[in-house]
Parts: sequence; structure tokens; C-alpha cells
Amino acid sequence: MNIVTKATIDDVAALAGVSMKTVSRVVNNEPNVRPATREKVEAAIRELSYRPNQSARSLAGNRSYLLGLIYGHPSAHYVLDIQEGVLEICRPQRYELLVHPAIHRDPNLIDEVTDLILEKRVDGVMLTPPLSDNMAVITLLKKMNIPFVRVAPTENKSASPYVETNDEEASYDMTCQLITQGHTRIGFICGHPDHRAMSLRYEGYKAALIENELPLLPDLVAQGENSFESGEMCAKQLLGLPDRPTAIFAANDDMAAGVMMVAHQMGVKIPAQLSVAGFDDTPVAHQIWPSLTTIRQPIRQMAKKATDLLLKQLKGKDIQLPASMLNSSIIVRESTGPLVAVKPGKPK
Amino acid sequence: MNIVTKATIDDVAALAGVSMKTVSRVVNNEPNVRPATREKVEAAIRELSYRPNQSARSLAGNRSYLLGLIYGHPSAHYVLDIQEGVLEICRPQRYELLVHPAIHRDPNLIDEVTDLILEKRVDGVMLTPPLSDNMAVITLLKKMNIPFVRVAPTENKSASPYVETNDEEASYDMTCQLITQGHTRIGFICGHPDHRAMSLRYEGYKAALIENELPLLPDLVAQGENSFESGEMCAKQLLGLPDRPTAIFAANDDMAAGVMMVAHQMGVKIPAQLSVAGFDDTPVAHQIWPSLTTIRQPIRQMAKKATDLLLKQLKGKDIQLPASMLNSSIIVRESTGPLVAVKPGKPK
DNA sequence: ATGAAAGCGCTAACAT
DNA sequence: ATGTTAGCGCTTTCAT
Repeated sequence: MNIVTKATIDDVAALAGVSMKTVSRVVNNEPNVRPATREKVEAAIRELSYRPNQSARSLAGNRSYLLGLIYGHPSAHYVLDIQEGVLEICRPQRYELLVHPAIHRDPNLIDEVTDLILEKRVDGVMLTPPLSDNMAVITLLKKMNIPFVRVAPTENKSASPYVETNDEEASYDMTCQLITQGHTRIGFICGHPDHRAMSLRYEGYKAALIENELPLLPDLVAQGENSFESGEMCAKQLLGLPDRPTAIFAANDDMAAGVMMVAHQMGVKIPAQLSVAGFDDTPVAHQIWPSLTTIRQPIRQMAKKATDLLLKQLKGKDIQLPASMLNSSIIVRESTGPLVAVKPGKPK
Repeated sequence: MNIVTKATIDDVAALAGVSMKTVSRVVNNEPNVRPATREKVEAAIRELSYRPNQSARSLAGNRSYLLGLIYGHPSAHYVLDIQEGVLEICRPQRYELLVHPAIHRDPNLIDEVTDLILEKRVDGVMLTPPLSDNMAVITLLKKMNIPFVRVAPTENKSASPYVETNDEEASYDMTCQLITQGHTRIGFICGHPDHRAMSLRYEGYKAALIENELPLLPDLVAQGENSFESGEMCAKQLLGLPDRPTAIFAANDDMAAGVMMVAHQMGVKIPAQLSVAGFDDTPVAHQIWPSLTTIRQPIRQMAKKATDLLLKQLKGKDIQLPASMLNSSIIVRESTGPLVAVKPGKPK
């Protein structure tokens, strides 16, 4: 029973001496309002601390002003960055965000998304990896005829507007850098096969080897599944080789951290005896010792751009450029470098 | 123009041959519907793929079915855990979550919260540290007469229902454990002073020293501010002491990781020459080398319990127990242990 | 440039 | 146990 919460559009109209519709025009920044009228209305709005009721707006206007973010589980850091990027753009336009954690391949996923659309009535949806490539969801979204954008899809790019980054190129550059430092036996740890964007990182690695006329040795390529633990497993495999690699490039930082753990346990010096590189620049990358050379994606920028694309769709604007590319960059730290002869008993 | 999205409560009522109100009763699980009638209605709902329109429900019922989460920035991991805990409980009860990142001490914060309540019309609010102790926000929420819960508040506990954990006790236990391992010079790195919950961790440390008749040496207590970098600074200070500590307990994992980084750079062996303990069990704790002994809070559990408390308030149920305590636990890893004489030239 | 009237799809309050 | 009647506070459509 707070007076603050009570003002309605009628109250404002009465106080300003105009019709309800005129207030509506002012609130929604519609044209055809004389500046003098606009000011009168704005004064009344201020006076009453009027705030339009979203539920009423949604019901009458047949849209919810809600965006849905459906995310699979890359990492907390990634998700939060995306989320905050989205909010930064949509809030000023009076859209809010509904967050939906999803399990890739969960049989309930389709029902949940249907619910998001039918019951919560989100106006648009954003998909992040690995869901950006989930055909079941994409098909559903299309069928429901609801606007959506995808972050970093690798397949069916024509299905929706999207934002991507040059993972493959960055991966190529990283590999080249290792080669330049004198490494010829460079191991690679692949990401989870369900996470298609990960495979582009492998493509970049391959391309660099070929470009530099280095052999692609199957023994030096291990199949991880994104977790720290899988990185450890792969590291044991690669470092246990009779002729082990002098550098290991992992498709994400968690796995790279796993490699470093195993290296430490085996007494292998980084970077003197082994260079290690990761991908993502998660917080662990600079907190680990030695700090990890990795690749940083412009996650927040991608989210902002994607939100922009989505909102433009909602407003019916033609998107001339339904796709957008943002650059990732290599962050060189201490875990990579040329090989160094290690004299036993005299570390550093 | 999709048929799937079109069914309304009237359509269902017509198909089931009952009134709108009866459908409403079924949908909302209200009593006073004969089982036979209920089934007829449910069949019609299924047949039409009917989903109630949230906007209409909200407008008519004068509630939004939206919860607001206002979070300051502890860590991505913490926030996401809270968020998913909230969703796990509120979704089944058909409540959704609006996420609001906030900067503690931001002058706009009050306006933003007002907006969340007046315009987005959230039915209830959850506050996490350090906002749980932000009096400006608490006062506003009270004034607006909106239900709210707090996670881990340290002050004004009677202001709202809340959920807490035994930080102080866990911190006490950790310190005792270090003492048991033979450490008598134990350093402590405090958290950011704005983050009041952090100071309880210091209290636990102090209590353990006193209990064990160890002196509380001011030189061994450093003032950090939660970040990895501040942990490094404090470590340099503590390890630079003429008579340096043999163990350092940091008020969070990020700072503990900073300590380990500095120790590595100085050639100090962990745990042989220095034990290090953290607090939070963030992902970095088990990815770092050596893995970090730390304390795990039941974050998700706290979020679930807090959501439960909030929803009960919304439903007008009396909360007999407006506060709830959940236990944190020590996770012992490799970074702590008794001192070991190190023979130069023979590591491990 | 402004206004009047008609809903949007539900829930609440009150019948029956 | 079920139905009837009014709105909730906006946007839309169509006048003026």
C-alpha cells in the first residue's frame, strides 16, 4: 500500500491534462508529440514517480520485453561474461533477461525451450556454445518462428544471425608462434567432441603444421573433453611417449592447467623443457604458475553485438549484416618459450 | 501466426465444456475441482498445448512471478552457483529470475533497485555478499515493503530472513589444523574491508590462536582486497619478514593463489617450507600446483534454502525459522602439511 | 498532433 | 463444486 507504487498511466494523463495515449507516446518515445506537451507529460511522470507496469505493457502489446539466454556449460566465467554483456545492451532498451542453464542433449531441453517461449513468452533467444550448434533447438526455434541469435556457431550459419570469433586463426597463430620458438614436436589436446567450436581450434593447429611443413603426428594428438581432469589424462598420455612433445597446446585453459599439473608432478620444467598453451584466458590462466600463454576471446563484445543483432530483429529492422566477426588475441605469458638446457641441481 | 501459440484459457474452457474459472483452478492447483472435471480440463490443455500467458496472469493477479537477484561481485563461480540454485527451486513453482549485477557503492544502485521493483515488478529480492550488508539497499527494500532474503549477512540480521554458513568456525578449524601440524607462526591475509563476511574469517583465525595460546602478531596479518594481485602483494610483505611465517591462511582462494605464485618465484617450497590455505574452493584451488587446501561453502544449498524462504514469504506463509545455517567444510589438499627439512639439490 | 474505445488473457470477488 | 462479472494498466486501431 505504498503511494510510490500506485501511479498509473491514467493518473499521469489526468495530472498532465492530456489523454492516456499521449502519455503512452511520450513513454515509448513515439513521434507526433509537441515538445511542450512532451514536457508537461514528463513533469507529471516525475511528480508521480510513474513507472509503466511491464505486465500491462506486455499483455496489451503482445510482447514480453524478455530475452532468453540458453546456455550450455562452458565455464562460469564465460557464462557470466555473456550474461553481463547482454544486460549492458538490453537494459537501456528496457528488455530484461531470463537465464536458462541447459544440458546439451538433455531430452527435456526441447520442452524447456518450448516453455520459455510459450509460457514466459520471451521475445527472442540467444544460444551459446555448444547449444549454438544444437539442431534440435534450432529447428524448434525456427518452427516457433521466434527470433534468435547464436554466439559462435560452426554449422548451419544461415539459420540465424550470429556472432563469431576467429578461433581457427588464433589457434593457427599460436601454433606458428610455438614453431617459431623452435618447437617441432607440438602436442595438441582436443576439446569435447560435442562442442563443435572446439574442433576449429584443432583445424588451426593442423593448418599451421602443414603451412610450416611439419608432420601431423597422430600420437601427438589427444582427445580431451574440456575438463581439468581430462587434461591430466591426456598429458600423461603425451608426456609418457618415448619421444615426447616439447610443447603442448590444449584447446582450453582447464585442460592446459591439467597438463601443467602433470608436468609438475613428473618434474618436467615449464617452459624450459615443455611449453604449454591454452585457450580462453580464464582466471586460472594468470593465477597458475608459471602463468599460462593463452588466447582471449572477446566474449563480452560478442554478447553485446549479438544482443544488438537480436534486438534489431525484434524491432523489425532489416539486418544487412546478419553475422559479425570479432577478433581473439594471443596473450603471451610465462608458460611458453624456447627449449632450454636444464642443468640438474641448479633450477631457475 | 502459429497455432501452437494461440490457445487461451477460453479455448480450453470451451473444449472441456467448463467455465474459464474452472480451468484457472486446475492450472493453479486450487482445490474444489472434482477429479473427473480436472481430468477433462487437463485433456483439453494437452490437446491444445495450452500454456497460460504470464503477462495476463501477472496483470490480473498483481504479481510478476519474477524474483530479482542483486549480486555484487564475489566471483563468477559464486554468482553462477547462486543463480542455478535459485532457479532449481523457483522454476518448479513457476517463478523466474531477473539477474541484476550491481556495483557495491555505486550511486546509481538505489535507482536501479527501485526500477527493478517499480517497473519490472519483481515479487521478491535476493541479496548476496557484499550487498547483503548494504544498508542503503536494505532500507530501500524495507521502505518499498518488498519481501527479500539475504545470503550470508553479517549485520542487522533481524532485517530479513537469511541464510548463513559457519565461516568463522570453519576458519577456526582451519587455523587449528595448521597449529596441529606444528605451525606457530601463521600469517593471515584479510579480505576486502567492504566485504564484511570476510572479517568473520579473520575472527576465526584470531580465536584459534587465542585458544591455543599463540600470540596474535600484527606483523603476520596483511590487508588484502580479495584479488589475486593483492594476495601477491601481501605475500611479498609476509615472506619478506626476517622471521617469516611457516604457514599463510588467506581469506579467499584468489589471494592464496597469489601467495603460491610469490612463493614459487622466491623458490619457497610448498608445503615443505610453507603451508598455504585458502577459502572458497573456487576452481583454481584444485587446478593449481600444489593443489590448495581450502574451505568449501555450500553455496548452491544456501541459494536453494534462501529461495525457499523467499517464496514462503511471498505465499504469505509464516516463516517460523527466518534464518538458516549451513555448514562449510575444510577440503584438505596438498598445499598444507608439517614443515619438512629441505636438502638443497634434492627436491621432492 | 491528439483522443476515444476496445480489448489483451488472465485472476479476484462474489455468486450459485 | 462450479460459474459470472469486473477489472488489472497498458497498446492498438481508428477517429478527429
